[in-house]
Amino acid sequence: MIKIVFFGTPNIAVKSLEYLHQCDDIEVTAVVTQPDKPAGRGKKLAMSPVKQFALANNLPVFQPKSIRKEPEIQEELKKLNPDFFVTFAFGQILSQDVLDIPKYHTINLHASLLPKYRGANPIQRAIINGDKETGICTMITELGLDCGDVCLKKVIQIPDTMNCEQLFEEISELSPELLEKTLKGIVSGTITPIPQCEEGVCMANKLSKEETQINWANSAESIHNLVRGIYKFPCAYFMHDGKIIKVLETKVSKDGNGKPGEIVRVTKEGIDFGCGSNCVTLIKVKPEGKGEMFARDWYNGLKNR
RNA sequence: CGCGGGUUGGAGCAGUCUGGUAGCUCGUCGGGCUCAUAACCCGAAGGUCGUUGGUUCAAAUCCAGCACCCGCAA
Repeated sequence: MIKIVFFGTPNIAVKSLEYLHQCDDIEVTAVVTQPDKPAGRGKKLAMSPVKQFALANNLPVFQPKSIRKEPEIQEELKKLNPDFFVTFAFGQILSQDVLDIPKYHTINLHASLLPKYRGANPIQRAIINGDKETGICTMITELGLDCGDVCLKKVIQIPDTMNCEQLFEEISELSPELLEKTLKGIVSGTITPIPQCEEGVCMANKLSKEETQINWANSAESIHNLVRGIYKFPCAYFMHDGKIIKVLETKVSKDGNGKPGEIVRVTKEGIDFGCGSNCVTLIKVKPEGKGEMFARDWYNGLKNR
């Protein structure tokens, strides 16, 4: 029996927790997640998806504000005598004190092909940059950010119509098995973690507000990549009549061109906007205060066009 | 009680301030033009204006309550 403590917060980690929890030879002895935070309209306290799962399955839950500054919780975790800590989108930096607790290692699952895209937003960054493939890695957590030795990895193809929601979903599906193999492989000694190549290191920084606003001077491809890379959240947008118009779905249209930001034509499919090169067709948008709609419908309702 | 927008034929909107015949851009259906069309022309169907109550001769419009959707911020 392998005893683990699972560290995770958002939705993408839930399937992995669920899978490890139901494995016969793995025991999830506790779950560590971010504290409940005010969220949504009305600022009500919200539990993380991982916490919700843990509660529903009677797993002990710890919610430190900062795990490395709370020795009491570290003591509690030590008492569980874990073989591994497993982290997946936990959202806090661990300290050496914490890393020293488990018998073997702390295993982190990172959603990129390390050393590429270390950091906060590897999934979105891969799409925004127009990568044709990305992947997931399990690694031995060390003090630096996503810099530990890599245990296992799996490559995932990115079709040029895929958005980050679909990629999230795929990663969510593929991660549990990779984690299981990693844990068992380390215990049985069949896995040799490999240090990351120092060349090719790059960071996936958080998205700034400016980055999520569409710059019509960019190429149609790069606008399309931005839109699908941050689909739904935080979502690419542009301003129209002082209102935020979020863009949910686009495609690159090869023929036609126009001044950046100007409407070239409207077809049944959507609205073609001029940009740096080619045209970008807006298919689905979400105006401020409104629901998701076809770009064509939004155009139909505009008074001055 | 964090701030704000919204609910009107199948879709997206205007009309609400200043109460008095249900409007616009589309879609659908029928007809026409055309070699042809997603283009153009003609015509038709389709709405108890989110819900409940109040004011009024008269409410989509004014007042009050309720429900649902969404943007910001976190």
